[in-house]
Amino acid sequence: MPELPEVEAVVRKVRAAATGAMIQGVRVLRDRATHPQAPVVLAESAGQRILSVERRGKNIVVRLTGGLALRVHLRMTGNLTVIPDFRLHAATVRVVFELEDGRGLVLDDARVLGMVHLLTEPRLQQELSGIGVDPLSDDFTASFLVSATGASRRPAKMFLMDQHPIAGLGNIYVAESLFRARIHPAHPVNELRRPRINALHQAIRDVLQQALPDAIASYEHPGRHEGMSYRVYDREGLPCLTCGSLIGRIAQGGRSTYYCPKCQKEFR
DNA sequence: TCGATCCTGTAG
DNA sequence: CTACAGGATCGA
Repeated sequence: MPELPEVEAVVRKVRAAATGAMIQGVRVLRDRATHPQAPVVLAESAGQRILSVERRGKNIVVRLTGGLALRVHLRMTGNLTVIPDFRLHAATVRVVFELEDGRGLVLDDARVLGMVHLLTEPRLQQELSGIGVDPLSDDFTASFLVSATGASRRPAKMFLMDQHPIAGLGNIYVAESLFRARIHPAHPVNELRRPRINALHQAIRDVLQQALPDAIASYEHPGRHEGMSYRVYDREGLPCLTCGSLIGRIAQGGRSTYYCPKCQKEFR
């Protein structure tokens, strides 16, 4: 589920539900979910109160009293939610923070690729130091993109997937952004000229901003809602919504990239 | 910079 | 059964 809009939706929901809550105890049901940290480390969060919930790229930071913080990453299938009764949780829940009022803050993750760590403030800063600019922040400008791409010959898709320069994009929204900017996913970023950079910058903002309300809605009303549909992502073999050509799929870094072979030429 | 790897679930 | 999945890290 989680790219920037989905993580933002999770953060807003957990923030509203759990800020101020007291953690009474912790249960790690699957050790892998705290790896490489020992599960017992999380026990130190017992007796602490939740001060705030924030997003840094695709990371979730839950600040606690006592100078501590939880760093949560959802990876592919994770979800962080507050449930009414910490004793009644889904089978795929990996970590349970038992709240004083009986509710539970839980990491639910079928694939167990997600993780939660308990860190001191300095350690947290250290771990998040490499995280790039948030594409919805004011710091994300076309000029920033120019300097960030710099002399890198990396394919556009790879550059956008890398969380160091820009933090929060993933496989879906990278595909959507490149499609809107009409940039071929394999095109080296250092060859993009200012008009393409401008288009890419705008495309990223548009794609994320349009996805956010949908993400919030689907977390607000779980259950009935058809899956989101995209302009290119997961549309291999279907007609391009712009030109009618068949959407193609290539592999980059072991992941699928969807694109329109006609709209997204080797563009400068 | 690429490929393997961490896991489990689901679709074909 | 195989292929693939909205992510990231690690070692070669």
